[in-house]
Amino acid sequence: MSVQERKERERAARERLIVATARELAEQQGWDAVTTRRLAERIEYSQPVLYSHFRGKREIIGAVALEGATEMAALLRAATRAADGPRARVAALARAYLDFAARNPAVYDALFQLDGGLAYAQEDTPQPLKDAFAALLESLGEVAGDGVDPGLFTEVFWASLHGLATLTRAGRLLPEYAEPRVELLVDRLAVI
Amino acid sequence: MSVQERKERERAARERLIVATARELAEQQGWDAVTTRRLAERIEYSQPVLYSHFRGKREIIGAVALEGATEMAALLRAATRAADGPRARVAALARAYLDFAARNPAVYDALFQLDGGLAYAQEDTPQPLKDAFAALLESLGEVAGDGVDPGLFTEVFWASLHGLATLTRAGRLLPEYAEPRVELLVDRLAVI
DNA sequence: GATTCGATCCTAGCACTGCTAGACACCCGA
DNA sequence: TCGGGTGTCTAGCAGTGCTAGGATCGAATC
Repeated sequence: MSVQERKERERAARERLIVATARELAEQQGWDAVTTRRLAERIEYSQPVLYSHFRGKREIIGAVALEGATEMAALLRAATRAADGPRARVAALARAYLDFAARNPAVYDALFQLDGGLAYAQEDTPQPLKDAFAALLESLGEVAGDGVDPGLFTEVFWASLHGLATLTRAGRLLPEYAEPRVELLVDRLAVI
Repeated sequence: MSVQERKERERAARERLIVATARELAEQQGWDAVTTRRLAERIEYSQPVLYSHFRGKREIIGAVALEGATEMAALLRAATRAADGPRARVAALARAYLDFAARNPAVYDALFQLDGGLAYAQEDTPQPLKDAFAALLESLGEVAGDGVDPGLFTEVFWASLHGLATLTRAGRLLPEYAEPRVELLVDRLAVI
């Protein structure tokens, strides 16, 4: 038994190595540079090994996305915990979200831009994704306003953040407006 | 002279054919299906012909994007013209924008999701792009509110629309909330 | 401790991608 | 009618994701 357990441990370790390496490579040189050959070379195994862990490149992206979702949820909760009052919590949430997107562009892409083969807003949505949305809902629900569904409000606020995150990174918005944009969004959308 | 003019006319026609075919193919089967081989086959020329018109695939995407920007600007202006009052104009604008994104997903991708090699929010930004932003600015500027820069407000409102458009199409938002999301966004962001 | 057998991994290759060099053919102007 | 130049195509390069098949290594058995 012990031998098999060791093998399973090693296998799990290698799987983590693949995901971590893919993420690192993507952050360094973009997802286009994450080819199966380069990835295999970096983990010092041959290509087919990747396919014994994942169905294909898409599933590797999905794995990075799930890892990112867990991190993001934790960061959002930490940011809101450190803030006092609904207004401050929402502002902290917004900044933490945009900060995460800016610091981890490849992970953000894996989550929301690329096809990682994950289901969203459905029954079979993976737990980390549900939890990340829950982290948003926790702080945003309290400022949705009377008669407005918290889920609906969260979707709208999230979409706005997502738009800001992606358009900012694509260089489609003026850099000097970054902070006022957040202020405006929070002031207008949230009902304090 | 006449011969050369005819040749230039034919060349221009073929260029339009390339862009139209690329767009059609992208709308039918997604941008992944728009390969240089397939595109060449559809226009009944060989691959290298594409490269006598465009530097590469990226420039073809860019051409589709510019065409889309012009259309979008016209649609947005038509929608706002038909509405009475600032509130109705903004709501019409939002619906027209999301409608365009939903009806022309490939064009929308070319504009805001893919790399078409175009400059944004800069000096050398192509006119159609500047004009599309101007179309947004025209209706949104009047509801920015006192002391709020119209450009800043437009960026935020646009980002929200963009977020809704992309997340909706990626199946990341609940379909049944589509209309209330727009209502909420307009009610909260716009100062009427 | 030798041997068999199965899991594990790698080499090689497929069909495809964007892009390009060089040969060919055709058409215009003389 | 003929030469020259423009325009187009064939063929090929390096790279992509993915996979079939054989080789190798190590664990369990006799």
